[in-house]
Amino acid sequence: MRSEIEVFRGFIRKKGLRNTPERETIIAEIFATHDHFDVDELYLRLRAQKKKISKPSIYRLIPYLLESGLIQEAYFEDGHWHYEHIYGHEHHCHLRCLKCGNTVEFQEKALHKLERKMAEKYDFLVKGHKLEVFGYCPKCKVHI
Amino acid sequence: MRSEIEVFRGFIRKKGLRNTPERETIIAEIFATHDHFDVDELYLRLRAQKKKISKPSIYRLIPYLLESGLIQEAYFEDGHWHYEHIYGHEHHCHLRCLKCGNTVEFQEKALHKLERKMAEKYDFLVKGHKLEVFGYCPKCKVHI
DNA sequence: GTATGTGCAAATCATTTGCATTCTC
DNA sequence: GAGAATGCAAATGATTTGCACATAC
Repeated sequence: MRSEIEVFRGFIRKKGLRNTPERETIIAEIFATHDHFDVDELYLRLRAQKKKISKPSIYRLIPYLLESGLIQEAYFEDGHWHYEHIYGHEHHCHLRCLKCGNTVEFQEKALHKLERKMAEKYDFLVKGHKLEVFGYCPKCKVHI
Repeated sequence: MRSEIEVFRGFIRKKGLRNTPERETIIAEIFATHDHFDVDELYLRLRAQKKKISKPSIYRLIPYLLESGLIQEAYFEDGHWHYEHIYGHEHHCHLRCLKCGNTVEFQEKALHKLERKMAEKYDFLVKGHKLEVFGYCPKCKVHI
């Protein structure tokens, strides 16, 4: 299996764009942990390592990362998107508490079947899905 | 089945808040169509009917509408949330094209089973879900 | 009467953009 | 060397907030 950087290089080449050390640094940092990330947090993580990369560079890279299938939007919260990397990692869905915001991740194989069904029924080339189940967690459901 | 306004009145009373004609006007307009809506579009619809309601009043109402279960977030696009009303209407999921943004709505009963499964497994009081399947539509998939 | 809700204008905050400079291919 | 990408500072646009006034309970 190719590394994330190799996938990105292939994508960039195919699109006739240019790769840069900044982009490779950002991608390396995204894949350095298994967690979700958002732009600001990623920016601070880079700064903490004295890697001076501007926020616009991150913002400008994200559409390419989405398009190349390395990451996807996970959920929109607190006024900004939270992303997850999907290349080389199992995609997961989210169960979230409407009150405290606490999030549980879970796997759901049934959705692959649904993806295939949708692909056939609507003639789409399906690339993925985003599922959020919401409600109240054990602690919060007592107080509503 | 109680009307949306009645549900909202009950919610407001229970929370010790106050109802106003502005709020009832907004709710009536939301439920006047079966379509999704966003704040700006709703605001313009109200203006077109000479109903002078400010945007902050809409923004301030939305958390209550979410909490009372009258509406839910459908998807975040073009820099803002799009909502759907769920009280008295069948919830639906979305199949969206990553290229042209075209969206197809579909029903999926299997997700109710999943909701029950999550409720039991994680001891959540599940209130709903949001599912987006994405990929490329028949027209766009030819050109990627 | 109290304190919640409203409209307005100003503030906030994530994201985008213009531009001069640097760098990739 | 052409045209992409970068960083900075400024602009944008959705949303939120402060405040004076109105109004629901």
